[in-house]
Amino acid sequence: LKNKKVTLADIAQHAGVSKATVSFVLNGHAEKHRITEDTVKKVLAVVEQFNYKPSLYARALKSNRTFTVGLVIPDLTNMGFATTAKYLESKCLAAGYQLLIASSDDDIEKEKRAVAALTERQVDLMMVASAMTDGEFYTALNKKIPVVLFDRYIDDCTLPSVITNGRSATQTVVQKMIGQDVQECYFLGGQMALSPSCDRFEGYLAAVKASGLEFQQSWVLHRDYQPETGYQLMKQCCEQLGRLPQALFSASYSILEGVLRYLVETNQLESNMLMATFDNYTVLDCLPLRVSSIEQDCEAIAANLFELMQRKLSQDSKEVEQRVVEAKLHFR
Amino acid sequence: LKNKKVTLADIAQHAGVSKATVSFVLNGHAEKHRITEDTVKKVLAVVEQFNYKPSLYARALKSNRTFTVGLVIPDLTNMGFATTAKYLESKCLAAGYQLLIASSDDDIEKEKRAVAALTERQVDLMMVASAMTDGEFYTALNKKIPVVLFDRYIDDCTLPSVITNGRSATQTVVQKMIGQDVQECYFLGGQMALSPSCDRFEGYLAAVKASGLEFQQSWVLHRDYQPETGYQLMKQCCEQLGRLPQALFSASYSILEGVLRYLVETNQLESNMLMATFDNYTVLDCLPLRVSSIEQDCEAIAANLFELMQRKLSQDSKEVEQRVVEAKLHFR
DNA sequence: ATGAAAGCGCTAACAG
DNA sequence: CTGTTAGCGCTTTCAT
Repeated sequence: LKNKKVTLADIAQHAGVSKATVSFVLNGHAEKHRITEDTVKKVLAVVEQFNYKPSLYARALKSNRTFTVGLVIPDLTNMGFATTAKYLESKCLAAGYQLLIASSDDDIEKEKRAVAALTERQVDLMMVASAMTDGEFYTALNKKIPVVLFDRYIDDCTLPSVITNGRSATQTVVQKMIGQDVQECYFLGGQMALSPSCDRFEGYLAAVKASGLEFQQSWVLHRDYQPETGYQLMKQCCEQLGRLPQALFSASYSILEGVLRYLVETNQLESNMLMATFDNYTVLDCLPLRVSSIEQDCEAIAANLFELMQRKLSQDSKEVEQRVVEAKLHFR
Repeated sequence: LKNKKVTLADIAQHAGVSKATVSFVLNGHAEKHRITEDTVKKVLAVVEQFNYKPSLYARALKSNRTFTVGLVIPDLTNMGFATTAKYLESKCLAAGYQLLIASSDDDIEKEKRAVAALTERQVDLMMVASAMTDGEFYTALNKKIPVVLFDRYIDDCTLPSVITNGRSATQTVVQKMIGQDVQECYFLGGQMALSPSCDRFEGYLAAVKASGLEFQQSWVLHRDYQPETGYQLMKQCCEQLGRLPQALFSASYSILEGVLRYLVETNQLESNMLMATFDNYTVLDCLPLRVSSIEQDCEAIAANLFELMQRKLSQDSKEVEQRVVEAKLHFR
């Protein structure tokens, strides 16, 4: 570690060649310019010796590529998004990209601000789990830089995307839970404006119908994804029935937490209510009751996002791929 | 959104002034250069009209400031780090900084690679929750760019830092748990090489001694922070005793998960064993047993980190501040 | 009070 | 095969 930063010019001088030659060698254009093997070796040796790292900022200024990608997510403390971010970060690092993460809190204004900040940083590509219900914004953005959506889809939006098969996964799990001898099955959920919520609800509905139950609108309770809401909805459900429901699907782990707290407080944790939830946490293996769960395959989501990203960044392929990742089901 | 990027030169031309003038106005040096109020207004109007955003890359190239800060953490999926990152990100955004997050998995080689990647990106400052036991590396790095350590401290390392009072918090909670009528108290922990582990152990030890118990080495079981390890250690503990321990402190939530699974499997969840753990999760309110917990104040940690960061970035203050953040205790 | 001009470190025509 | 050169968009000194 020297005091002064070594530059391309230093390397060129010490290798006894011109800056262009060094640049070509370093960017893999040696072949194309028929640089002698000797020269290449000499340059690389000097680069090595000085532990030279080209300035990404100078490069970006000239070439308009920053080797930077944006990731906009609702919440970094949500396990699913954190996991996806982690896998992505690791893949990006290996590929020489830096991931710039920004949170939106599922607030459209904050989301726009986050996107603006990342755009100002000239990210080469933007990955977004958006709370928007209209594709216009990102379709426009996509004209300037490639956009890849994930986790949420936006109706009528033809951008590349990666999402989980929330609908069919939910249907499978709920259907299995209902089995034969259940006459009712409640649904506790969050904001229905978000596409994953709809998917989960549709899956639940399909399961209810496929099981031959006569669906009741009163089985569906929803507001947002706060644990406190889960508690309230569960309370409401029980008061409405005068007892626990026979079966219950919770649309997220946070809601389940509220449900559990209600059960603990009313001392009904040992009941034989059937339960299933979206999201999977280790602690579900540590509870006295069995709760089946649906785990998003974040590693696969990250892998798919990364692949789409690579593709968009190398060839400017016009093709729009929309990928669906299978969730992992845990029957308990 | 135009097709071509607008530059300083465009603004200058349209405002009928020179690039320098625009630059001065935009950087708040208008006063210093006695630019007419009229000129300032005219420039700002044009900037507004064209929605001009200066290129951070060009600026960085010239000024060697990237308005970027690095955050190296062990694991983005660890709730504490995710929470800290989230608060930091939000503060940085508001201050015009971009947070670059990198994970180390508590692997020293990966940590070095992460730091190298961020250094190459010319971050203006580096914040690190390091797994290293030697301060040399970061002391050296600090000669090039300011370093702020957090969550972990490194012996004999005089860099600015922010940590939680894990020792005293643990002592308080364990002491309260032990109360009067307990003859033993186990400690289940992870890698003792990490400073938080030591803190927690020391706090536990102090509590045991302060409670007048005769400390037994056999009460201490530790390996790493995997839930599976928690299960194994708990099993070992019970087999060793032939029964559940009277009291137990778990050094992390992940270990607690293992403990809970053991209790569920052996059908002892309803026992009256006393328990406390480091880390606080909502689900602790939803369990049939009472587990006291210690919650890191991630918001305060982030706020302190941000403050130290601001300070280092504005005046190059030589002063080294080491801050301690109080944990929040949850008695259950 | 404002402008001209010299780079920051790199890329990629274009010459030779 | 290799070197020369003209910028990328901005900051800042120095002149006016």
